[in-house]
Amino acid sequence: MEDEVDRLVAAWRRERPDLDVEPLEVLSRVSRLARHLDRARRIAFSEHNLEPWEFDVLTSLRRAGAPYQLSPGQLLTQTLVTSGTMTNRIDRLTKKNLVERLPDPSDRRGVLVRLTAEGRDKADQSLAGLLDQERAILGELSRHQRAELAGLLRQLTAPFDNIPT
Amino acid sequence: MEDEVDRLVAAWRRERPDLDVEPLEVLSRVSRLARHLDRARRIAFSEHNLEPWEFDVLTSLRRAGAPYQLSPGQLLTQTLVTSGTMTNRIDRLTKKNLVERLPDPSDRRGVLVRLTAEGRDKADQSLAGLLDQERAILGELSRHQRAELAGLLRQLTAPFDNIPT
DNA sequence: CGCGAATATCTTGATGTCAAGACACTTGAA
DNA sequence: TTCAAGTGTCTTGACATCAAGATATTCGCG
Repeated sequence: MEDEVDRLVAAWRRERPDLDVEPLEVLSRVSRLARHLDRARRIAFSEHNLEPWEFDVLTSLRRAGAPYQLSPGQLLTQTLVTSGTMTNRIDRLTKKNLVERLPDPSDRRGVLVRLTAEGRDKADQSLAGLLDQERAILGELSRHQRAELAGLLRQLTAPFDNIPT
Repeated sequence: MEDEVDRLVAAWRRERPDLDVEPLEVLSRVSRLARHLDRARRIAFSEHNLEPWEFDVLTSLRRAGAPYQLSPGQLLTQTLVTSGTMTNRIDRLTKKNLVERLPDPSDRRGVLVRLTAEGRDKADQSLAGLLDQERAILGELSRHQRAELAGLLRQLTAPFDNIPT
């Protein structure tokens, strides 16, 4: 089946036959799919009164395992936002009693962000919901195709994740 | 090579061995890669005094071919933003003399957005730069792998693009 | 030990985005 | 022909994000 990127690439080949637009076949699809996923997640989470950015922070902490705490800096590398954004997110989650700030005992510049019991529940509940939604989206693909896709994407993400800016 | 999603999936398997988190292998990589691409594009475009959102709108119009005009509604489906956002974008691009608004002669509710000569130049220049950057990012992959990846991604995007919400 | 560079977090100000709804025009069915 | 429903665009208000820089603390070299 054709998608919007097929139309986009065809249009460029007509308008700019001098350019090689093949890279768009991959990377425009990645960007567009991410936006579709964002929308779908926003709608799904809104039923549980949760914003996607809240999910990202809460589940990062949940994954860390007991006692469910990370520094703001560690949260930055997991969520790919700037430090100002993370400060703001922690402020808002603190107001909602989903996380709390603790001084880092080993570095007085630092802070630790810890999940509250309520925050942990919210993380656990919403993860199951997200996985259901994602399984539906991936339904088209066979197990083998999903593995293939994951492997190819890993090759693209690994440089970003390992040679940090 | 390992990436951040490998670590994320391993953490979930440790913390929530009862859940099947395999969907994350694909879709978390898509979301994270899109964020990395956004950052890289923002940096690359800033050298030409161009924001990613400006690029998206200008190139959508450029692709349409002479006379380089589309309705705001058509631009919505190409850029995946809401109508309020598009109104705001068109306002700002108009102020910069990159596009202009014309009344739609066949529907008095409607408007056509047309690229100015300056806007067209900007679109053409920035596209070449983006393609160079994307080629570098894809450099790791063989031609065959890129085609494989594009095909798998198309299967995921096609439902979103063809069964619109 | 002492000091300059590095690190961790927060603050500030500008800006872009979204959701919801208002408004104007068009369409189609009776 | 008429009007109710549909469509296309814009307005509004709240809010999340970013870049740049401030502040406090730690680290490492001499």
